[in-house]
Amino acid sequence: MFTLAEENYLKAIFHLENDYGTGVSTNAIADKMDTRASSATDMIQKLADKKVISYQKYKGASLTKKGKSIAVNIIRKHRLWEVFLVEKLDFQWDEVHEIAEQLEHIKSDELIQRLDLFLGHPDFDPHGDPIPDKNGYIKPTEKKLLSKLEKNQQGICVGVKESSAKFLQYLDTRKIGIGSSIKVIDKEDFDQSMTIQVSNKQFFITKQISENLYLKTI
Amino acid sequence: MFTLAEENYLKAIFHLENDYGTGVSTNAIADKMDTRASSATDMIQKLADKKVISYQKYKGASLTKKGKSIAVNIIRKHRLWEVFLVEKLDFQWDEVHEIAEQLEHIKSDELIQRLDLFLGHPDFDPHGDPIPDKNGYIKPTEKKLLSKLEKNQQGICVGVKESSAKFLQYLDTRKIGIGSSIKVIDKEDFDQSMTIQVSNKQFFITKQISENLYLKTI
DNA sequence: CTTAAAATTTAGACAAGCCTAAAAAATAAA
DNA sequence: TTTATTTTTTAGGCTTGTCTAAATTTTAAG
Repeated sequence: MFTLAEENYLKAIFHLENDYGTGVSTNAIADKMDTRASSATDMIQKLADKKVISYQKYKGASLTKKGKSIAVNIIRKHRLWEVFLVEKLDFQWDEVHEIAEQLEHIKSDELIQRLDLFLGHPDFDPHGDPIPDKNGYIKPTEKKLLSKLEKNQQGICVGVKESSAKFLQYLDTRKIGIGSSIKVIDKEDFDQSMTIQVSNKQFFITKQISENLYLKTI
Repeated sequence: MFTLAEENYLKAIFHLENDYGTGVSTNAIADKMDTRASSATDMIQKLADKKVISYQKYKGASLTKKGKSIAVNIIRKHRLWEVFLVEKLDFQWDEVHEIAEQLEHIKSDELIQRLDLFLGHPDFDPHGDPIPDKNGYIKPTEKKLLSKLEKNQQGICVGVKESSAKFLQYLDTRKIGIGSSIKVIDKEDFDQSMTIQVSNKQFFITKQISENLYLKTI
């Protein structure tokens, strides 16, 4: 069985490997976990002892098959709970992250199986992230950062990369959400800023925004 | 803020005071928490420092107003989650305790408020225990242990005192549940065993059973 | 009312998970 | 390739919540 701290480290390492490729540095982990490098080293060694990561001193860490499966299961739980909070309890999409961070650690396979059924086996969470199935399989989805689109291209918003409450609230004020149709009206070469159109309104957005919105191009 | 362990001790002390009157012994707490008396003493001193129990060495502990309010809130959460598990996820009443033990520690007032609304502000949990309202008020209910009834008296089952899976499953095999009508057909003076009738079937039950079933007499 | 038994507390230790400060290794720069 | 910088690890400590063993207090028995 894994402790709360262990589970959170595994999840962090999973996300880091996903975002930046296999083999994660101690500093990157410490950063993500908002702790010190020495603490991260301690935990890395413990997780290596438990065979859920492979690790060589000074060489970074990667999840083993077992570690990955644990991490994906936590992510599955997190995302299912987020769906529950939004669909059933009427939370807004920017309010659910912290609560799901707690709920994801509830230990009961039966609970998650029933929750999944209750929610109708959803494929995506409220932020557009795919929900792994009970075997840990994550359906690959083709999605593109808005920042990669060129002038006159368009797509449907299918996800957000960053999911802080602040960013999500920014999107709310622009009426951008999962399912919104977005067209690039203009793109500035110099700073990558864009003018986009969302349901017949046009906005100016910075690179920081366009790099955090996923679209399915059409 | 209170740790998991602190919350569990507060809950234990609440239940002990409820069952056996105010002022709980160290041993009783240790017993309930399945730990050693020395560990209980440590925690008791910590809780006293935090002003959630009043305590004098060798004299036992009682919840303060603040401590009671924290304990009742945890119990409220526990019981609401049990309703959710049974009503929404179709768990059986003997399967929900352990899961609710985890869920009761999720920290979010908003969550509980919305869960309560989602469930339709239930008054009782699946074992017939009353759900405290958000101010901690517990509606007093008149209920009697089956063991207190005499021959020919009858009532409706409104709760169970013990709620172990084993006991609940025993009740299931006898088709006894919340709402069942139960009549005392015969009562043995010597060992307090009874013959009871539940929807035109008669059973023989021991004192141990009748002391754990609450009825509302009619 | 004095002694025996039971209950409770204290003392000292340990694991988990964190910290700071210092040492060691790896990487980058000169 | 030698030095400087950055990264990572080690050493030693702290807190929480537990334990055992010993000391103390309370309660019960004679």
